[in-house]
Amino acid sequence: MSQVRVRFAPSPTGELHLGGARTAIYNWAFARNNDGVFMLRIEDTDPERSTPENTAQILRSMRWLGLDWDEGPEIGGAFGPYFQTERFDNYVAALEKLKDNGSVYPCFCTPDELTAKREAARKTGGYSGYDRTCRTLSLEDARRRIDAGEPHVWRLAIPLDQEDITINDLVHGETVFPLTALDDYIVARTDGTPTYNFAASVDDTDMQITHVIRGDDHMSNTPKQALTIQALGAPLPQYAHLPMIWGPDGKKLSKRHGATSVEAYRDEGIVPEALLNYLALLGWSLDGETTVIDADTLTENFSMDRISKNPAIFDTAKLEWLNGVYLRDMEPAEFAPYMVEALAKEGLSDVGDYEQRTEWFHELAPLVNERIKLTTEIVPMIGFLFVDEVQIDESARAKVLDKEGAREAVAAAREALADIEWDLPSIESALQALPAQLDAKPRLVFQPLRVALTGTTISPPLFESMLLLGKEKTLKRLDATL
RNA sequence: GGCCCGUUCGUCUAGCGGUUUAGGACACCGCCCUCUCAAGGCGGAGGUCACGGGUUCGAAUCCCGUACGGGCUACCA
Repeated sequence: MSQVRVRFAPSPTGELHLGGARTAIYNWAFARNNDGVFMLRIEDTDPERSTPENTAQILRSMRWLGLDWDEGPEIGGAFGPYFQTERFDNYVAALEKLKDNGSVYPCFCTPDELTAKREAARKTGGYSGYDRTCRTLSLEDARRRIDAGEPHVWRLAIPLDQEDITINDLVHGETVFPLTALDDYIVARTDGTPTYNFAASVDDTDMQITHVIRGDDHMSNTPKQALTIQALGAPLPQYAHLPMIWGPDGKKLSKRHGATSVEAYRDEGIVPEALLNYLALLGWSLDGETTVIDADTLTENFSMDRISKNPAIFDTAKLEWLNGVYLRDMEPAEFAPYMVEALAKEGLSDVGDYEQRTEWFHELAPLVNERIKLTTEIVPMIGFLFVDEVQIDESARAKVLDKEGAREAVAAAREALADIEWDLPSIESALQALPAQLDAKPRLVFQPLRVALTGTTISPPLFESMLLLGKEKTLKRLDATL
């Protein structure tokens, strides 16, 4: 068995979205599982919509997810170039080959004529592709018209002596396509540029791709490409078509559903391990039980026969739950950079600060990572530690500080804390005595303190928060509310 | 219109003819823990396996049909 070679072939007409990311993940996991080659190929033949910015964004997203490619942009490889716009020589050569062996024919029908024919046929109910007018042209006629400079495209001549073509799809199983329903599709446009189906066929052949793993939406393209590859005299790759990912309403994922790109999720506080995990399990399963899976386990166990056939609805709630799992699982040193980044964005801290009091940050980390699901929740949770004076939230003030007994609790705490050593056991024993002393429920004593110190009703544990805030600021804030 | 694909709790899925009173996870509800919020523990509700026929002693699992959803049907990718 020759080496497995797969490709992820995005079109840089937009950002890397969730569907593309999952396709990339499956290609990558399959390659890694088989000690094969994972290639990245940029399909930028549409000059109108392709941009270098999109390409850069796609590469960035891939790296962020941890999907390293063995051949492709920025690293090269033996089968390059990896941008379709740089592979025109290959398409020309392939077209020449097909001309030589009679698999293609020139077509002089104009776009207007084609549209008219199509509409007429549709009206009477039975359109099934180009009517093959130019296919019957004699070689001499065609030659003469080409030499006369008449504009023409080249079309693939679908075999007429063959009933159908069977694709053994690794996800869907044997799929039979009747050839009568297949179009003599355009391979090269009037201007000589290749169309998508042709370019993809030529590239997959030239790059010796063994498995084409892509979205379901390409299923109908497969027979065309297979016929093209056969005409090229090359062996067919194996095909695996992945079901689509839908939005919450069961419709195609789009802007209407909010975030759809990988980077948008990053910006909303999702961690790469979580997105990789979630996407990997959206359409593939290890055993039906496993919901948390790391990249190594994924690549060690990935197999095509466990890819599901039906489309999946993207569920943000589950992604966020998973994200929380990964966040909670992080060691302080792993989580701290997320804190620093989030705080730095608000101008509350920076890397220098982190380097200066690493231990302090590492004590803080476990207090926050176990109570959030998104990294965007970091600042609201611990921002109070990084400001001189805290802004008391109005509803928290009304709900807690203005309640009966609140002032007394703050005053008692102020007094109890005034002369103690500033360590956790001391703070704890000083404050734990208060409820009994004031004859009040613990929460009625502690919530006012929380609001006074943090400005909100939600925060890391009180005693630890005080310890990390420092004695001076703690007492100052208690005084301020009194 | 033609061709192709899909259909198991709200969602992601397990299930490949009997071990299934259809299992797990998220979400939801209740209780416990508790200085808030989480996390955690325990428990609960939720599926006529799209529908209709067959095949079989026996079907979510195999076959056929129907319905619904989706894709392709461009000198887009």
